This record gives sequence, C-alpha cells and structure tokens, in this order.
Amino acid sequence: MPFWHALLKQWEQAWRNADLPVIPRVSLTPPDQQGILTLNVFPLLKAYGGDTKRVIESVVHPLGNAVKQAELIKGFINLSFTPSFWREFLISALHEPLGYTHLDLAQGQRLMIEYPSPNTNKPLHLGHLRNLCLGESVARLWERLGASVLRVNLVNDRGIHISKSMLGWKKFFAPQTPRDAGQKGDHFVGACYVAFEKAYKAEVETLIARGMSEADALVQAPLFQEAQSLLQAWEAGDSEVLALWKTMNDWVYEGFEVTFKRLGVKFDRVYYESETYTLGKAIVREGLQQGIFYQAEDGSIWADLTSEGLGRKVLLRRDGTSVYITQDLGTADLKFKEYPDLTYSVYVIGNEQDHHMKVLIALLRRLGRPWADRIYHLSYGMVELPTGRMKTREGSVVDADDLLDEMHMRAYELTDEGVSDTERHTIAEMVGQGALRFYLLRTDPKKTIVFDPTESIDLKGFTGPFLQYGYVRAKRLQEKAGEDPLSLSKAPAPDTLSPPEESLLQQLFALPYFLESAARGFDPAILAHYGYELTRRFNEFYQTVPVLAASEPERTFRIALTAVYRRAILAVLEGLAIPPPERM
RNA sequence: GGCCCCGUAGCUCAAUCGGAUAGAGCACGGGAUUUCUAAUCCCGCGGUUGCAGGUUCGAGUCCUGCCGGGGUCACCA
Repeated sequence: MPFWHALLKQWEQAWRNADLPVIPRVSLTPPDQQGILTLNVFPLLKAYGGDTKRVIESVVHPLGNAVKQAELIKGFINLSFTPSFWREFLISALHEPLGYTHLDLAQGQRLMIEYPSPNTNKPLHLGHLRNLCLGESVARLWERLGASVLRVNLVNDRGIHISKSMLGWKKFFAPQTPRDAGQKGDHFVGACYVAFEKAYKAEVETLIARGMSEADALVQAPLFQEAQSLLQAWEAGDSEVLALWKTMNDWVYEGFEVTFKRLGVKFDRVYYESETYTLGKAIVREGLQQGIFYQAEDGSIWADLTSEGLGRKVLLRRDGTSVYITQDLGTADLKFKEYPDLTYSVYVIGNEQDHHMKVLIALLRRLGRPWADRIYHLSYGMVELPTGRMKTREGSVVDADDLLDEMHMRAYELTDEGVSDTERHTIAEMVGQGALRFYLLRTDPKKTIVFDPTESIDLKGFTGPFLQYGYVRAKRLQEKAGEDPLSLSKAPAPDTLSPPEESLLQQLFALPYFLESAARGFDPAILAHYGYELTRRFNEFYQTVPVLAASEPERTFRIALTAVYRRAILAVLEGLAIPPPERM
C-alpha cells in the first residue's frame, strides 16, 4: 500500500483525471477536528459558486473506498479512513521500511556535511555540541532520504591562537604533558591558552597604567610580540616550532577523539587548514591574473564585492600571508576536486559567520566555480548563558565533557535500580545524551539558545527521555505480547477504532512527510516536535487502551499498532542521533 | 550608521505555501497506580502574537514604518 508520498501523488492524479479546476491542498487534520487528513477547498468552492455538494462529490469520489467519512466545514473537507485501510497501512509499514522509515527521494545524490570545525587551542564547549548534534542529525536525515553522505571535519590548526597556547605551555607548563597533569589533551592545551591570555592581559594592563593606549598596548605587549614571532617561525618552517606545534595538536586530537567517540561521531575525511591555505593562495593569484581581484599599492590583494552589497574583502595580506577566507577558498575548491558530484556541500557554522559565508560564495561565483551555488550554509544561533556569550578568556564556558558527565549522573539517579550497575551506567549515558541532544535540537537552528546551568536540562516533559521512554514501553509491550505483529495479516480489522488509536495512526501515517521536511529544511527541530507529538499520542493510547487484555480482533491490531509506533519512534530517534535504550 | 537574524502565556518553545477557536512543556493548583514500566496520563490556571498602518474571503505568518534584543561590516580565526 502506498505511503504518504505515493498516496498523495495517486490522489493528485485522480483529481487531474476528474478534471478538477483546482487541486486541493492536503494537510493533517488538527487534533480538535474529526478526521485524519484535511483538504483545503476554498478555491474550489469559489470556482463552483459555493455548491458544497458538488465540491464534496467531485473531490472525494475519485479517492476510492479508503475514505470512511468526508465532512465539509468552512472550506475544509475532513477525511477519515476505514479500519481496513489502517490495517493495510500497519501491515505495509511492518513489511517495507522503504517508503515509510526510509525514503528514496534523494537516491543517487551525495552530500558533504562539514562539522564541527574546531580550533585546536581549547576543548569543545556547549556551542560545539549544538554544532555536532545538528551536523550529525542532518547527515542521518539525508541518509534516510536515500542520499549518500560524507561527514567531514575541518580542523583549524594554524594561526595566532595556536601560537598563544604553545607559548602558554612553554612559559607555564613545560615540560609537562597531559598525562603528567592528569588531564585530557584538549583540556590541557586549553589550560595553556588560558594561562597565556591571563598573563597577556596583565601585561597589557601594566602598559596602559604607564600611559600607553589600549590599541598600542595590545600589540606592544611582549607576550603578544613573542606569539607573533612564533607564528612567523611556524610559517617559515622552523623545525623546533613545528615539532611543538605537532605535539600539542596531537594532544588536542587525542582529547577530541574521546569526545567524538562518546558522541558516536565518525568522519569520512578530515581537512586541515594547514594543508589548504596554500591552495587558497594559489586561487587568489589565479583570480588576480584574471583581473577578478586587484592589488593595492602596499601589495595586499583584494576583492571588490560592493556590487553584491558585500563591501571589499582582503584576500592576502601585504606580506603575502593568508587570511581566514584564503584557506576557505582552498578548502572549498579541494572538496569539489575530490568529490565533483556533490549535490550540496553543507557547512554547519554559527550565524556570526553569515556574512563571511556570503562573501565566500560570492568569491567562488566570481572565480567561475560552477558549484558555488551548491554550497549551503547551515547557520545556527549561538548558545548563550544568562549572563551573555560564553568567553573562554573569562572562563565562562560550559565544557562539553563536563556537561556530558553531569547529564550522565543525573540520569543515573533516576534509573531503575533493579539492573546491574554496568547496565545502569549504560542506560544513564543514553538517557543523559538523549536529554542533551534533544534539548539542543528541539529549537529552530537559527534561534539563539539560552542555557541556564543552574536550572539544568530536564528529563521530563518535552524532552529526549520522553521519546526514549515511549520506545522502551513499546518494546517491552511487544516482548510481553510474544506475538509476531505481522499476524495482523491473517486477522481481520476491528469494526471500529477508538479515538486514541485513530489519533496515533494519524501521526504515524505522517512520518514520511516530516522526515522529508526536516531533511530538506536542514531542520531537525521539525522531527523533534513530530517525535514528541507521536509519543504523546502513544502514551495516551497506552494509558487508556488495553492491548494484551483486549479481545480479538482488537488485540492483534493493537499489537501491530504498537510495533509500528516502535519502528516510527526508532526512526525519529535515529534521525536525531538519540540512542534508544532497551529499558529505563 | 549599512546589512542580516530574532521578538508569541511568568519561563522555554510550537503553529505543516496565508487557513478552522494561536498550541505544548516547565512552573502553579487538583486528580489517576486491584490493569501492558507513573521518566506516564487526565483536569484547571495562564495571550491585545513588541507597536502602528497596509494587502484579502482569511495575517503570528506577506508589505511599509517604528520600538527592543543579538550578530556582522578586521591585513583576527
């Protein structure tokens, strides 16, 4: 039997064949109305001069016998379906994942999704977690649409910030290693960076106290001078500096790897800016030769994007070294050289870089890169604290590892004590992450999230564990039933269905629609809200309608209904990258 | 100052191309466990959708102006 997409296509064809002047729009019937699907027939009503009988007749007749009831209210036709329609739906959903939990709408397409692109001078924080959750979820959603997805990470491993943490280590920590300090490598390097910033700030204040202007003091401070010469030594290929750079970056990668692994993130390809910035320089020179860019008197190279409303942008400094956008040009080019057939090259990057990404795409367009418009910036809002933005230098950062630990502990306390301690920890990790990931995904990506550490993330209500709990309930119920849900194919449909059953069936039926909307909109929040509503309805069903104690044919039907819910909620959890526990 | 994003219940968020009486969670008050896991369910309370106009059968949604918050416009990354 056809699922959402196929059914709507079928209907549309039927209406076309019936020569309807206007094809009705189909949507889900709101909960306060009787029905499953609603047809918007305002325009048709107009075309037929308000002849309601004719409207109903002409719209509903072509749809065949799946329709149990059709009611026209104020320009809407509410349709409900027969129990045997639902019986077929359940059987098909159990038989065929393709078309229900997996679609083939993006078959043959390939996407590259870049996230979370960290700097290598400090550990991951809450902002990176939002990035990681979004990137991973979007990757999975497109995979469900049938696309093949490349997960890539771009490591920002060069620049003045790295010099600062190197210097911090030399001045305050050498010859310690992360192991000596008993810290994860990324945390250790982060401590070096913070130590540098603290000493640097003190120097600046001293200089200002002696009468220097702040702008001068920031540049004149000895520590800053030293960091800059370290950067120059790095660019010149000084072997000693390179060795330290490599050692400290490896510490950070080791630390990142632990966190990535905990979150179940794996990359197909990792790009390093230390490798792509030279490619970028070549592209800039190429553009200069073609007259797309121009050189200023001091030797710096620029692009004039004022006609696009983006102003002027420096591409190479007067000393010939590269800026941030230079490396981005190189990386973008390399991506499409390696994978020319990408449908989209997605960048999961915060909205503070909206302008930067517009500039990047405009530059690539100018350079005649035909794939420039296949770049999609998945722009998301910052995660702020009630006091404002998180600032590493001020220590007001919610550390990713710490937060994961805290969520784990809180879930552990709530977890059933009737299991082994090992299992309890496994469950606690799943539930803790479920709560955290749902929290970060449930809001429209482009909106700012304000995270209040003192209030902490809920485990009840509109949360990840709510969905996980529904999954667990359904699984246990199915186990207790001890019956193949597909025995429904040998049983008749009940004569009537209760309102909670219809309500759950309606939401189940809409799964493919929401999967597609969430993927194409690059918006997991759509799926998060769908999954919550789905589970709310399942809980209502579970709480008010008996399954195991029901008589036939209701019992068999409800067991199948439970099994399809379990499939659907599993698809949602997987799409959101929220782990499904076996019990809670 | 220019450009971009946001503004919905006390708080956090929804609202399916412009559609029906703007819905959830938290908080607060009340109720449900001889029944498949109470991380659940049911009931109540809670709104001039920032303000003012405009477009139309219909506006939280689209247009114009204003107010408020954030971001950005670096030879930083």
